[in-house]
Amino acid sequence: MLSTTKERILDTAERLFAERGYSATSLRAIIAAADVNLASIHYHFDSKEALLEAVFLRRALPANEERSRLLEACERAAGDGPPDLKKVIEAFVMPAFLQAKDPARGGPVFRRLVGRLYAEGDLMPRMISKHFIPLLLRFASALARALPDLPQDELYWRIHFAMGCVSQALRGTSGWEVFQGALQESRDTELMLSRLLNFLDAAFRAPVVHSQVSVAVGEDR
Amino acid sequence: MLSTTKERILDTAERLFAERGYSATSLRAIIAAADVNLASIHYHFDSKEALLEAVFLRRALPANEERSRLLEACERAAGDGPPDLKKVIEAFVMPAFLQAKDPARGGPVFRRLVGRLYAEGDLMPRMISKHFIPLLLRFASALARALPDLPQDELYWRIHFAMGCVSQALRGTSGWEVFQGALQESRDTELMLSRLLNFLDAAFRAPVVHSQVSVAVGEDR
DNA sequence: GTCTATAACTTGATAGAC
DNA sequence: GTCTATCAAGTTATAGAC
Repeated sequence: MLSTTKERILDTAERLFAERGYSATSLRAIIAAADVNLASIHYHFDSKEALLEAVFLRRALPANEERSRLLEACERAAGDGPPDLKKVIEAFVMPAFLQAKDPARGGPVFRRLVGRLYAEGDLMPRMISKHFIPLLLRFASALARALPDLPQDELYWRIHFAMGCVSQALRGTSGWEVFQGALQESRDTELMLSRLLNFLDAAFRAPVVHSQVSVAVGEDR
Repeated sequence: MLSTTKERILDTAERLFAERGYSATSLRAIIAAADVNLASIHYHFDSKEALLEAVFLRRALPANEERSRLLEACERAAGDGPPDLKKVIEAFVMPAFLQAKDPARGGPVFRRLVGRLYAEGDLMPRMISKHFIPLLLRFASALARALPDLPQDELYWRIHFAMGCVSQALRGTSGWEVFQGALQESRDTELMLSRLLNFLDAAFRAPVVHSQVSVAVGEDR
């Protein structure tokens, strides 16, 4: 056994949290899968919630540093002009997918965890507000410069929608077997990323026209 | 007390599942908030999971019927030609938001529940495959006709991404207080819907160009 | 239909020996 | 650092009186 107890706990917790969610994963399920003692979890990480935070930060902090570096490169390349929209989006999205291709950084497991945490409890928002929001604001600012004609509230809504796309892309295609072989996430990470960037680039550039919503679905039901 | 026990259980479970998630919500939390007896849950709904299904189907079935009707109206209006893309998207998205504005149909609560269930466990996928997939395939077919030049696998990926947007929009903006007042979901449901439709319309129409992903982030780390 | 009582089990956490 | 043993509380579910 090459890995330490602490690492085995982190790896196993990451996997199970990603597969089943935080609440649905008991510490006992983790110790069974990791083949460690129950008390060792409380020794290395005080509580279940602290374990989740450790699991999360282990991957998220390096990824955010990478995002930060890529964003700086975008801005340097643009000089005084507005940065390139697609490059900015890419700087945000890429690290998660690069990570997903690298077994040493959790492979596709962590990616799914993030997608899941997004919708579960308020755990994610709390961690986000500590480690994620400053970076997000920097990206928002870069996007605003890349799209100088877009009103601010419209931009913020689009960022909100876009985060949903990214989260969905991260979560993966499990449960979408409807579309048979068409969605193959195992191979072709680059192609998927390229599709996502196209999709978001066009979406952010959408004209701002607020026609009346047209439906007359009427009545009640 | 105007509502029946059964209805009170459904309403309360809907709210708590939406707020805390399925796993994190105990039956005892529900009975306490609904002021009913624990056994009554098992009398009216056999199990916790069956309760979730009842909560879900109560709103989802009518919404899906509405989607179906709206889609038919799109197709009738188009005659033999391709249906209007934005109208098709609207037919899919609208019912959830109309529902969210109508207290009698759960108001914004159910909307949030759907957004959340998406990422939690495999509960949603299982229910989807029973009640949602046939409808989804009909929409996919309508989208394919609205975008005749789009390759099928590209279309499926875009649907996948778009579901993420919709899910995020449904989930609401809680946790996004970063953007201060700019995202106000309480009022202006129509405006938000209009923004979402613009966003998705442009995204679905994005040109299909698969440039090499440009980054050279290199090395390892 | 609604209640009490309780069975049968799982949960996160801790004390204390080694 | 790692273990066993155990606590106190919480969990879903059910039996049976009314």
